[in-house]
Amino acid sequence: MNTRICETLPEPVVRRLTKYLSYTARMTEEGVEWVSSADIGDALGLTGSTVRQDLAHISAGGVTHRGYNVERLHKMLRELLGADRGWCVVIVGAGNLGCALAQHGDFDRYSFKICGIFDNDPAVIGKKVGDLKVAPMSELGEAVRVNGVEMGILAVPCEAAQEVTDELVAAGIHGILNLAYAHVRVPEGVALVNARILERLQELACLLNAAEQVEGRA
Amino acid sequence: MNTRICETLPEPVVRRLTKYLSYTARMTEEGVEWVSSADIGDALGLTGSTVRQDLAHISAGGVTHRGYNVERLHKMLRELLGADRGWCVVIVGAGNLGCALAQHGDFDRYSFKICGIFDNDPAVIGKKVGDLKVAPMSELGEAVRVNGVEMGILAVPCEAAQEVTDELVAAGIHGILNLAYAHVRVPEGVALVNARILERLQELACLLNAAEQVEGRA
DNA sequence: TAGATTGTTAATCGATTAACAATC
DNA sequence: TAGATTGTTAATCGATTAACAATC
Repeated sequence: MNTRICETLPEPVVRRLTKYLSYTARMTEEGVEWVSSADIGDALGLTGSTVRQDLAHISAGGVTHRGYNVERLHKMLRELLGADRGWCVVIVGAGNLGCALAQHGDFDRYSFKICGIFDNDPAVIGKKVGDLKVAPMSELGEAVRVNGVEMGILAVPCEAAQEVTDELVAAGIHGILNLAYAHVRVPEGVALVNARILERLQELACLLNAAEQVEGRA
Repeated sequence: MNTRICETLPEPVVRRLTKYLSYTARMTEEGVEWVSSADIGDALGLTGSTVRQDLAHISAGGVTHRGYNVERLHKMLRELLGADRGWCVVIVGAGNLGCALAQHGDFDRYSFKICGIFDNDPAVIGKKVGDLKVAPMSELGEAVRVNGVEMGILAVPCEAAQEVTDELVAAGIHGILNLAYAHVRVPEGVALVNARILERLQELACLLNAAEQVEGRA
């Protein structure tokens, strides 16, 4: 029923829901019981109106005069965003970034379990990364099948991005998080989300370029 | 003149410009001389119309019947997105992620020079990270002043995110790339761009939840 | 109760797409 | 030349914001 909703949720809404999740996590820790749409908006730089519409999308069940129950809202968001069901994830690319993510505690905390890291460079195969050992790409398919892996994180150089994507798809993965500095294509039925740090840094550079120009004129 | 433009560029346009930059980089390598808006759109999953409007924003100077000159376009995008001027960047947080980014070759290639990595944990201060050594937070201000640092990358646990942001601002930084799993506030005049991997992974989880539901019904 | 806050509808705003004259 | 491709204008689409009746 929840997921029925997610299916038709516009992307901007999904993005904000992830922010509501971390907000409600913090409020839960702080022991806050109720928050209003205005509280959430203030904390995250949104209007209360936007927050209410987003939460109406998922039938969050706000209460007139009190707002939203933090615990209940947090639970709904966890369910919707898969933070409570234990996802099995593989990382492809055992470079600096891939290895760092494999050891990053936050994933585990939000129920994304890194259950394998792969590379095709003989120099790194067999290397220990936290509790894992870098495995050769040839073992990807079996690992996915045996562990029921649904997601793959792509952390390879851009030249290899499309090829490795195809291998992930062939291995039976359902969704890919692309960290590589390249646009990759996936077939119908495979989900793709991009998260490229360099691109965001370039965005920042563009903003600063602009800001400097304004100063220059002032 | 270029930057005059950037100042008023809508965010979705800036995001796509970063994609055009990596596309033109690849085409340059491949020795392609001209590309049409349709070529670019096909490669990146956009309509030619969107591409033409974006490029008109920056007066890319397309040529009727031939399209855009790859070399010229690439140069314009490099300028606009700051890939040709040598930015000095500091990283705050010498955990797995911060250290991985400090050693990530792609930044250097696109002229973001990591010129310092900071942390306040005595256990990591002094640790070698590539060519750098982890410095204590107390040295941040001086490093920013001496090196003319404009950007900071925030790679700390979410509890520390706001505090460290304030320290970066106090140190005189102009723009922040936030990798921490928390919403941070910056004062007027400081640019902020978010790049949170965990959030994107949650987005992917939401998509997969939805896809499974569809399958379940089919 | 009165005041506060929701959910929802309508209005606004902005982004994307379509269409096409200009033109090399 | 004819066909291809731009830049730009107009049309569509979607997302955000404002407004307000319902209500605890």
